[in-house]
Amino acid sequence: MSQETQCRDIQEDHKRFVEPLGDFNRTHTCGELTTADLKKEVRLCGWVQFRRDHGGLIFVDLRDRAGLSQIVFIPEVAPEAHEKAHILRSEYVLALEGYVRARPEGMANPNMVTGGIEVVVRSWRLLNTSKTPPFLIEDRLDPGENLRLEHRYLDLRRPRMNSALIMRHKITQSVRRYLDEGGFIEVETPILTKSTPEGARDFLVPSRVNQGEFYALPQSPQIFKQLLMVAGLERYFQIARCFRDEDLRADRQPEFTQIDIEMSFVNEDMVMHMAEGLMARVLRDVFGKDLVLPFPRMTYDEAMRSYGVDKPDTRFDLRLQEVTDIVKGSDFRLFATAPLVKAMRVPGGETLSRKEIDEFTEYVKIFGAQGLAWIKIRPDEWQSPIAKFLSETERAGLKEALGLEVGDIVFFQAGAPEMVNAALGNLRVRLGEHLGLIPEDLHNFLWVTDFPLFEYDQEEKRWVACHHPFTQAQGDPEAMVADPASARARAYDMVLNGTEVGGGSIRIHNAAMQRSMFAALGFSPEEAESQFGFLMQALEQGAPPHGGIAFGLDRFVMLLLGLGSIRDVIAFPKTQKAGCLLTRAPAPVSAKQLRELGLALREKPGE
RNA sequence: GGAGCGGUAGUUAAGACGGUUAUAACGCCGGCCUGUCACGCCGGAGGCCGAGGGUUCGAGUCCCUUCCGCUCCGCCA
Repeated sequence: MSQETQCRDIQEDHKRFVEPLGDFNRTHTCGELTTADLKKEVRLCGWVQFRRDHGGLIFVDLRDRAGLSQIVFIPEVAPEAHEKAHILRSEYVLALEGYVRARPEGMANPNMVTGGIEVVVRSWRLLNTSKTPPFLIEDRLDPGENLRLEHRYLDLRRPRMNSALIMRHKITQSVRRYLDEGGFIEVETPILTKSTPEGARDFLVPSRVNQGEFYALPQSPQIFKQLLMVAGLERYFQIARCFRDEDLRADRQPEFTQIDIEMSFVNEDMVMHMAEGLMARVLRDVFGKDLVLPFPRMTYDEAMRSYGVDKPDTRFDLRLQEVTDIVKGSDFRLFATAPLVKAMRVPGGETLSRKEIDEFTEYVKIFGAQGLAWIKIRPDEWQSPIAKFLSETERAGLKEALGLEVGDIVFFQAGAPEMVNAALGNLRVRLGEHLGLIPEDLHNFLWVTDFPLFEYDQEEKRWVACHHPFTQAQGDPEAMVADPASARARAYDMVLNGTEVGGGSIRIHNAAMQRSMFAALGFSPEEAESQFGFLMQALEQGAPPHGGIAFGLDRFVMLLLGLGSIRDVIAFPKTQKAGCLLTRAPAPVSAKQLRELGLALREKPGE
């Protein structure tokens, strides 16, 4: 007889004990009982976490959302209840009546919140049986993620996952309270909307009524929230689902949630002030922490110069420094010819082993680096594969510029600026983690400002908007067209511990300016009109100056809970191949459905 | 589109050098047990080693193909 058969027989057999809930009304949660509740008559509901059947006494840890309570079946107290309790198995659901008493001398469990008490069962009823779960409902074990996602309802039953969703709820409610009190109006915008040419790939939904035409799911409510400003709402927010059909990452899902905010009659400082207040409110409401306001600000240029990335982790103090000029005459050809050479001094890094350095070298290759040059500053010598190429002048120059001291290691990267910054900037974070330089439990908020307005798209051979095409340029709009490379945007990102958690901008509220923006992006007037005519018409109807910001809620919650994957704060996430292992979405549809939509598949799946 | 890691009992893992009957822990089933708390003790069941093909006297182990999960690059205004 197979195990499965055995289990099924047992649980099938136990089903005859199942009773209806009836008018049973629970009085307490399993997590809340303490010695303050002694002698109380209580009614509890929950799931069997552990069963310890001594033949005589039977102990069960009963679990509900709030926690665990030990319940005990005692033959002398309730013979019937005790006799029946032998059938209890993991994850059976039950309801019980009993009384709270202190555990006998020396039997308290200091590891449990409710460890001082136990509930003596007078009577109980089995509400449902459970097949043996595919994995134990426990925090300290971690089954494979595919298994967890296939049985997500069981995975979420684990206290850690359960509480992540509860924390997410608390954060969301705190956000809602803050914004409501600040006069923001929550408005829902369409999920079925129009595809836009800029930005990420759209999810498309075919229209049955208008065959051959498609809705797009929104990448963000951007245009609608601007239209709400034109509509005179003045202050809007939405906890908005957004969709982007791009490849996934640990912190990226095809559908995700933004805290989307827009305000009229504001400048950058006003939006940032509001956003800082929001963060402070959430941290205080949910974590009892006070933030120092305002947050520090850093320009994009400074971030790229000193940290190599546009979302610097300033919890630790390693910095990149350009040394191009110092080594431009070097015998080391790579240094002499590279358009950019940057160095990162790591105090005390001289102790890094060859093996560790090799691992870092492999790491930077991910970002296109050919290798990783390094110098260990020893008392007697500079130990380095490239030491022999460095002249006395170059050594002196590096020593002075970088402030080198004995015990340091310096890493170098030379080549195209994007590669140099990406390689060293990411290596910087890796080193920070590796060397334990990052303080824990710190909420290090930072604004990054003065982003470029455009960046050049090599593939499309045109300028594209860094933020989005509705962002105002700083200063003279004419200059934006004349010199796109140096135009700056009225845009700002909020960074938390080296991760972008939000970004926004002051928008264009002038139709002519919006037209010239589209022109700068290479749209013909006709294209601009057909794609965004409705927006420009709206801007011509008394659009107020406005701006806003949007926060990635999932990522934000993940960071605040100290988790490494966005999937752990989303109830039913997708896998890296954008599938749902629970429902098996996406899935083929019937020929009839396709016919109704006027669609035909170019190839049959699987052929 | 690309790089890397992984898939062995219900679960988590060991086995990787090609060579007896594929290990362990937990879980599961049966028995015993009145103070356990990840209870304990005794006994037992449980495997197409992700799938397909190949090399070989012989494949969990080597080769090819493929599926699935994860991390990353590209991508993500």
